[in-house]
Amino acid sequence: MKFAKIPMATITRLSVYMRTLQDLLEDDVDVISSERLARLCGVNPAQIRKDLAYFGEFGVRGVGYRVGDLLGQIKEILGLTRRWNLAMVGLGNLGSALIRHANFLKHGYMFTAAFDVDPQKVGKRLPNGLVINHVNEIEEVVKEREVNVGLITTPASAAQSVANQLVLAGINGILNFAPVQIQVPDCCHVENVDFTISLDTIAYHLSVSS
Amino acid sequence: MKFAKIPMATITRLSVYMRTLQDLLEDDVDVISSERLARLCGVNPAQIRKDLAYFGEFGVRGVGYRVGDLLGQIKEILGLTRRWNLAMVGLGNLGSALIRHANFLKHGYMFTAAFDVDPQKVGKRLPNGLVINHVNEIEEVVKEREVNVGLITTPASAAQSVANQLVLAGINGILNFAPVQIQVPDCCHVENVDFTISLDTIAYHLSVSS
DNA sequence: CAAATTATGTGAATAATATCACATAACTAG
DNA sequence: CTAGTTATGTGATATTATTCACATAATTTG
Repeated sequence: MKFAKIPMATITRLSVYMRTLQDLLEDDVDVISSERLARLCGVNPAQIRKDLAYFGEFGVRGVGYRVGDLLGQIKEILGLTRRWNLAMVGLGNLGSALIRHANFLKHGYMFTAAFDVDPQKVGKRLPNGLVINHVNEIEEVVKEREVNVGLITTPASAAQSVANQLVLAGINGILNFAPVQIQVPDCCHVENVDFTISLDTIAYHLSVSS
Repeated sequence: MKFAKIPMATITRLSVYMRTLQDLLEDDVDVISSERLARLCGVNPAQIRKDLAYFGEFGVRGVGYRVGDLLGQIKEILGLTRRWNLAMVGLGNLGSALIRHANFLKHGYMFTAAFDVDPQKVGKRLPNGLVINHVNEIEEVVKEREVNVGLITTPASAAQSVANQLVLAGINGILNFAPVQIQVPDCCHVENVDFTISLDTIAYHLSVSS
């Protein structure tokens, strides 16, 4: 596929729309207007139409969007009609919790490797059946199991080194939970998940409004 | 304090600057230029200067910024010179992991309450000493312990109801980890942390570039 | 089958955000 | 104490993103 320049924000919203559509589908809603979907997603109705317009015409004028169809189209756009293999690096509290978190599976993501430095952990079997490998086996295991995305849940101090190894292993996508800015070549896309930033934002808002 | 209209994005970046400055301070760096700080934070140098300019003049022309001073100023701006009491609602894998995650404490945040619906969990003591209360005690406990921010790590289906109770208890800030858009009155500020969205974004980037 | 209704798709207008580029101020060295 | 150097602070500019407003197309009703 080839698309025009798509705003980054559009992509994140598509993901939100997708989830809401999934809920609607489960509730047997089969048609929805941009207005109603917008309310559910907390955005402007025109925003939804603009976002979708980057990729084509998916609605029916005077009617709305067929929930199932639109859901399928968005999955297609986001590349979620295939399986993506994930590797978790760092099996502390957070990593272990996330790997158990069922939410990932629902969307075609699958953990196929797990790494840690702790010799106590290496060799142990996780609840999902995965056996933990040592971090210095990243390159080998990632290639063998065709891992597409690496999740970093190590301490901040280890994150950059892990990222380097993932890149070396040919990985092009990293989801970084460590509270540092990691540096990678352009071929690799990094997304950061950082709750301390979100908490700080809340602290700021509470401070200024009181 | 009273500020002009500050871009939302500025606030999140201040949090990033703060963390980097903390690292620099630990490494005994005492002066840093916007250019070097920018490289470390992955932003444009002018961006940093603009962001700071909303709040005053913190640098020395021809020299740069004194790391310790700037760090203090940013903490002041974000409202992080005081303590913020947190309540965790939902003690499944994720909630339990987060509450153990030491990172929060480093920044003046403190868990002072924890809630769950599971009768098996209510009454149990967490590693940090907190005893889990039942969700329907939210209003009472939140007021008593002067909780400022609620963290929601329940399943999506329960998130809205929990949010309602938090708001009712007088809470003005919510950090929502549940993958739904929760609705709250304007007096309450909600930040969402959603890794499935980030993962979807990665999937999209991997799809279009191959 | 025409008129009324509804909700999409989209150009134009607006708003928000980021970057450039340079005048300004501090420091350094001769 | 003057000239040179450096890096801030900021108005002007460019870029990006959001919202408005309406023409357009599908559907329904009389």
